Amino acid sequence: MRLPQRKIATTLRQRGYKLTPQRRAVIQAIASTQDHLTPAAIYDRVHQDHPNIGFVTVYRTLEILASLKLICELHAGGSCRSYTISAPGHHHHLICSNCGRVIDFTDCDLKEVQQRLIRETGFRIDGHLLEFIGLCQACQKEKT
Amino acid sequence: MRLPQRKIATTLRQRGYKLTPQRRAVIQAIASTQDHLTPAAIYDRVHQDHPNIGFVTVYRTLEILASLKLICELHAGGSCRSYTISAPGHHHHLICSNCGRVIDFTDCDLKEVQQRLIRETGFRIDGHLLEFIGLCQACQKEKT
DNA sequence: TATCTAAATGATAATATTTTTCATTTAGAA
DNA sequence: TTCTAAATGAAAAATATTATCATTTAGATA
Repeated sequence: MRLPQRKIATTLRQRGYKLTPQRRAVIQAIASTQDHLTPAAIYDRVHQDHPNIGFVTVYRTLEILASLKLICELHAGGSCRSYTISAPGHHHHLICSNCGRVIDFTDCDLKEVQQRLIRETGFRIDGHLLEFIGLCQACQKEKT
Repeated sequence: MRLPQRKIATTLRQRGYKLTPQRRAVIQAIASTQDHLTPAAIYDRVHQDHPNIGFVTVYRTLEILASLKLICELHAGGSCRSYTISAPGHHHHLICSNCGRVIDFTDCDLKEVQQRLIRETGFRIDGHLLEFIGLCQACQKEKT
C-alpha cells in the first residue's frame, strides 16, 4: 500500500513546505511508476512536461521528501540513490533486478535476531535496512 | 570472523590477479580497522605510507576486491560506498552509527519471510540485503 | 481579490566523485 | 634473467552533487 499523492501534498503543507508545481511534478513522476528512479531519471521525466524545471529543484525536492519519509531510498537495485514512493509505517522492499519493480512488505521477523545481537554485542539497535532482490513473474517469463 | 589478509592475497592470485604493493596497501588499510571506509578514506590512509599511489588504483582495487567478495559494501552507515573486510560465507552487518564499527553476524532467520514473499508475489528471490544500525557499547557510554 | 513576504526556483558556478585514456612500469611465469 | 600481460600513475574527461544568488511565487493576510 503506497502513499497517495494527495496524502503527500497534505504532509508537505503541514510541515510548512509549499506545494509548488515543480514538487507536484517530482511526486507525480515517482508515484506514477512501480519502478524506482534515480535523480537523473526523475529529472528526465519531469523535464518532459516541465521543460524549465532544473536539476537542482529535483535534488532539493528529493531531499525534502526523503526527510519526511514520503519517499524511500533503495540500495539493492543497482544505483544507491534511487527512490520509490513510501508505504506508510515500518516496511521493506522486494525489488526486481530486471525491471526495477518494487513491492512493499511489512513483516520482517527480525525481533529475535535483533534481541540476540543486542545480547551478544551490547549494541543499542536503532533500525535496520532490509531489501530482497530477485525477479518478478513477468521478468522470469521474459528470460525463458 | 573476518578474512585474514593472507587469505585475501591467496584468493587474488588464484583468480589471476597480481599481488602488487598497491593492492597490499589497500587491503591493509581496510583490514586494519573495524570501521568501514569510503574510497577517499582508504586513499588517505594508503597515501600516508605510499605517497605516490593514485586514486585510480584505489578504485580499481576496490572493484576487484568487491567482485571477489573479499570486501563488502555497506549502505546503512551514511555513505553508500564504504567498505569493510568480508567475513566468509553468507553474513550481514551491524553498524555503529557513531564510530562506524562493523560487527558481522550470520543468522538472519529470513527463510519464512522469504517463502511468504515468493508465495504471495511470484518473485524468484536471489538474495537480500540486511544491515542493522545502532550504537556500540563504547559510543553509548560516550553519549551519556 | 490584491498585497506581501518568506520560501522556492533556475541559472550558473563550484565541488566532489568516478571513469577513461594511454604511456610507463612491474609481478610473476617461463 | 628475460619477457609479457597485467597493473600503475598522471591527466583529463565524464558524472554526480551542492552552493550561490538574483528572481519568482505559493499561500497567508488584510
